[in-house]
Amino acid sequence: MKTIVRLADVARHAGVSIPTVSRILNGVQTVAPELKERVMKSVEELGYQPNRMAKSLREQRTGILAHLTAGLNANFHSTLARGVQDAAFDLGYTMILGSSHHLDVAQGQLTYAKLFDSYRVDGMVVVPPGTSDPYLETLASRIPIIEVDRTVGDYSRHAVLLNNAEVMADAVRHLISLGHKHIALLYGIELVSTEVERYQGFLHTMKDCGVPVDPRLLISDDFTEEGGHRAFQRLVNSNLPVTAVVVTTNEMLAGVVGCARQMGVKIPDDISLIGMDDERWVRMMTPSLTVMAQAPYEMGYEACRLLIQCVEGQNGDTPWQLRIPGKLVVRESTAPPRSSG
Amino acid sequence: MKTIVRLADVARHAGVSIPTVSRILNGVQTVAPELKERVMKSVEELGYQPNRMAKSLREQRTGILAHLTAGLNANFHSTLARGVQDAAFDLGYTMILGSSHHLDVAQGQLTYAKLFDSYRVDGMVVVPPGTSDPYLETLASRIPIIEVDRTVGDYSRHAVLLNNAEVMADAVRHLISLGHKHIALLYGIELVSTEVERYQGFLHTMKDCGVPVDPRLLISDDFTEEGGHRAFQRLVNSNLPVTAVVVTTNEMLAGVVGCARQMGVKIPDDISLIGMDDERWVRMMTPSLTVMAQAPYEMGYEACRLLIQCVEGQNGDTPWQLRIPGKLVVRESTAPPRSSG
DNA sequence: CTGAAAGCGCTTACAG
DNA sequence: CTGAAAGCGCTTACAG
Repeated sequence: MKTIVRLADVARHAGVSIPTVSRILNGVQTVAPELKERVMKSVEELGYQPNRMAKSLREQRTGILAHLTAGLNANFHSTLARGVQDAAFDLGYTMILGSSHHLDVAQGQLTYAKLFDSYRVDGMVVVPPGTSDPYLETLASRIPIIEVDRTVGDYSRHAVLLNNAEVMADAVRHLISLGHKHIALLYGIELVSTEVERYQGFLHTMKDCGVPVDPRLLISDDFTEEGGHRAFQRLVNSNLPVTAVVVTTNEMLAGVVGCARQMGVKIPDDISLIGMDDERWVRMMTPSLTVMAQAPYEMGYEACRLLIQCVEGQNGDTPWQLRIPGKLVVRESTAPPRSSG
Repeated sequence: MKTIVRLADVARHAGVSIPTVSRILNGVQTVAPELKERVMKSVEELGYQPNRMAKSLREQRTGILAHLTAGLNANFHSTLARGVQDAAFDLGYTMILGSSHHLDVAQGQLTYAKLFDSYRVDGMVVVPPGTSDPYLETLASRIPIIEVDRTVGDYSRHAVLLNNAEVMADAVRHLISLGHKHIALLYGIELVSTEVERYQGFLHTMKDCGVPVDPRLLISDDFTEEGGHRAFQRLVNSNLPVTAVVVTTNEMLAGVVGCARQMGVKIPDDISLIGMDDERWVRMMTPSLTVMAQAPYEMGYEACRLLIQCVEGQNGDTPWQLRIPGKLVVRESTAPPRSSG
């Protein structure tokens, strides 16, 4: 175990005082060139690496940003995390990650928030769980917090979100232009902002296009694969006339596809299908699926970039929301309804 | 912006000295119960959260572990990261994550390693890039480093790896038991330990089973989807007799499937296929694919757990390798060869 | 059992 | 332009 080299070691080696080395390394104040050269050589020779802990303690800022996410298992969230991470790196920060793996996501996030707060992170990008949290609200009065993907309560005044209404409108219009009139919506049962916005976007666009909505075709269940399975099963068993289905989440989408296969429902022959998130399985499947593609990497990157602006004192005060556009990717799972073909 | 509460504030509020509060909070030494109660009440009331930076500086340990990964884009790596993360959390540590997004992965990792070193992390779990790195080698003499997924050079003496030879043997024996004799291997061109072990496992098992290997059926290309596509295309165009293919990576597998569709090669009718990694797309595809399933979460969790043991002074000195077993998951993409059917 | 003092490795006023 | 001193918020010998 080699002992680690400190500022004092460099100073002694170069024959100058500690503050001088510090000033040179941080590029603050003018310093005699010959000293600078001598010091830099010592730094090089000794392989000096400044201690960020000490620096942080003294400067009252750590250069660490926390990212609280709902779970790295979903591709969407891990890609988003990659965006956060890359932005942090590109702008000279370090990211610390918390994804709760316990049953209670909100509880897990709270624990992580406290932990990261004790490290005095400079700011946080958080994918908020279902309910608003008092601790986070207090925290938000001390450090900048940006919400991403969804928003909840009002502890943070800043958020980076998908343009849910718009991409849902594209999906619905696509189906209507194919001739569909009996369109079902399968959505998550929890009242998170994404679901609310997608739900309302659906209704709004249907109305705009003059297509009546049968409320029995609006079916909600858990956010999971099983939830999607159940929802689709209920839809089919209802025997209501339906020629197209829109599903608001990728997890549920997988359940819908599985259920359709199991029940012998042919896509798109019997029912057209539009899902969420452009993941590999969606492209590899037969038929490949038409989806509302989000841009999770960009969402994460932008959220972190804007967080850093807040940390560094810009655009901090007035609340804002940034909407990242989604994109409808048309593939094989949508076609004109059979009756009109 | 509320000002943050320090140990001194708690001490004043409770009418005791700073060290007393510290001792109570850390549960070190015996303290008069009445003082303890008073202090705990003050802690509660003021919402005191210890400053981990200061604590770290003083204690010369940070409680932070770094995880250097090759890229969160691949599902395998993000699941592995989740394992590392959860283990860190469960055992009272915090994880800091570095995944290089630039062209040169090795260079990116180096930058991250230096950055994390400056935060004085207590240890690292790293998925090493292709080549061994001198900086990491030096670092490994100061703090414990565990390699995971693959191993390279010898800067670290500890590694958690898939039992590549065994799972490959299962795959090959499965094909042979179905009656296949002309089996191709499509593998990554870089000489990382995983590829070497899988390649050798393939050859070894074939020999063991007395099935001759045609060296023209051993085809390597890039680790990417495109690489897999090209490799399979070359295989088919060669017109060599071949009834089954084993692919060593998930990315290449996707390319193989795409190419097979494009060229009209039916799976498993024309060719049986075994791939790597049990991901959703592999299950959702038709035909669903037989794969060698890794256990990335467990690999990450174990690597981190063992790292922490090293950090805390146990099992640090003698080198070791932990092999995590894989599992062959048989699905629809493997069947007896047509000639024997 | 409790407190006064020193120190972890830095940075930043303060003198000169 | 450079150095001696103070201090960031903790913990841990050292006295008593």
